[in-house]
Amino acid sequence: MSLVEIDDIEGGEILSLHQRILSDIREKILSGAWVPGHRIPFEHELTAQYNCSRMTVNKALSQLAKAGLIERRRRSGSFVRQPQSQAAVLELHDIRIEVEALGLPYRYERLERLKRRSGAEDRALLGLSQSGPVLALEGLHFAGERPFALEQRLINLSAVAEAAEEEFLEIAPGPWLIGRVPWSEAEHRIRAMAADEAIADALDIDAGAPCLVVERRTWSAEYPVTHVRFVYPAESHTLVARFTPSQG
Amino acid sequence: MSLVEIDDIEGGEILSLHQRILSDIREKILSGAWVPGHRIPFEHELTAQYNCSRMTVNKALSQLAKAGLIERRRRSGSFVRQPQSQAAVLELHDIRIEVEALGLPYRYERLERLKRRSGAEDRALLGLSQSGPVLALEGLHFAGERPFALEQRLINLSAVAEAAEEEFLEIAPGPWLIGRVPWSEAEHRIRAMAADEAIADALDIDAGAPCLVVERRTWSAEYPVTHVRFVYPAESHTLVARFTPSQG
DNA sequence: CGTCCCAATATGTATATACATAATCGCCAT
DNA sequence: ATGGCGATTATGTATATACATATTGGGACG
Repeated sequence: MSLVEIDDIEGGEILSLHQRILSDIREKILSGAWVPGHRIPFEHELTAQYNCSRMTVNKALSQLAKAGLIERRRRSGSFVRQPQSQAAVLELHDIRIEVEALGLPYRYERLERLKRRSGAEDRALLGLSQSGPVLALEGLHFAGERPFALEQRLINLSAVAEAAEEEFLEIAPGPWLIGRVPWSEAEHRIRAMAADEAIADALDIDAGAPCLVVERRTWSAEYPVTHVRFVYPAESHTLVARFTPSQG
Repeated sequence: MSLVEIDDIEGGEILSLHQRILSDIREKILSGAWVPGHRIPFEHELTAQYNCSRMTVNKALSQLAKAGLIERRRRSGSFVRQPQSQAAVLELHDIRIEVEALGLPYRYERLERLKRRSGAEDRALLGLSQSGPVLALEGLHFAGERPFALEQRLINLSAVAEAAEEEFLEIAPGPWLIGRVPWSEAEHRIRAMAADEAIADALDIDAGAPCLVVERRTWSAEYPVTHVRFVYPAESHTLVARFTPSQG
């Protein structure tokens, strides 16, 4: 097929079909229309949409996968990945210490506690390959009377069986875990997010207000232990990291 | 064809033909066996050599071309390119690298450049105790056609006098500084923020949309060098930090 | 002798097809 | 409920084929 025929009349650039598919999908992802985790159309759907062969679609998707924008899973489809980049070291932060450093009384309050078999989302967050029992916790950290941070946590009960017996009513799971499970590796993800209804309600802020989200995954000798997401109202929190260059 | 059949018996890894062609040629180029300017075998020659179809060879060569290792000329053949001169840069948060890791073309564009004596706010940001000349820069980092990050920077001209002569029209000040000023210490501040009118306009997002803000202050042997603030649209960016505890 | 045009050639893009591989779903027996 | 197993499905890789496009080289012709 001629490239000229592909060019639409409204002043678009001359693009090969392959490039057009590529840039269409990139645009969707970078604009946020397709958020991370979103399943993009199957190859056969794109084949129909662009009226081309599967090979052409496949080439475009393979390229996006290589660039790290999407992740492809057989039998499941292709999914938008979290954008990634490296930053320097951060401290593992303990919220109680942060709050007390502000001279405010600290309090933890459990909102929810649920024991279940891990679903696909749980496994993705924890980095588990097989299904197993997990504990899902949600709680609020208070500084004085004001909510300081919302915590959403998953605990891998295969790695920390004793957690199943704990209620975590007023004891935050973070310190509890640190005392029992030595961690060998951790990963932080930090991003900004608009508060949805549920989060706004819990933190007593307006829906749509900007929040800082810190997610941490922790391993103990190859075993995923826990995944936790802290959501801070933007005004309440700044992460600080200070460092000197390593020999590069 | 099965992948196992391709695997040769002498303990090689299991590679697809496509990957094997790729790594063979890469090896030749990186080892210097094929110097820049050298014409690599025609597709039909590689087709014969690897006993595969032209499509497979073409896919491998296209990939090498996209990676910038070779240059392809119709009717003439494919040639080894001059090594792209990427100095390694340190792991500190280089936006060009982040963008290129996404497989997108990178571009920097200056918005504003202003030389002035530092006011109170400038001194606070830089950590200066006395007034002196500073250079205030604002620019946009693009990923393809889309703004990826807004950069607002102050450079302490007492520490980096040569910066006063530089226009920074298409050269981002970050890499420029790294090449000239050795830094001994840095501090990051990370927070979330709602985009105000000016930021929303520059980044082509809605006012009030959540943004991730990364501020960095850098010192070179006690002298404040620069303060920079990167503003990312929330969807476009997640900071990732992976680490192990310092002492077992 | 120079110019124009055509044939040859190497790459660029796309199709239809085939089979391999991995993951999941649902059925079935326990 | 639970675990195993086969069918189904989406992706991964490769082939043969076709035609488009850019560039070069050589021949026809003024």
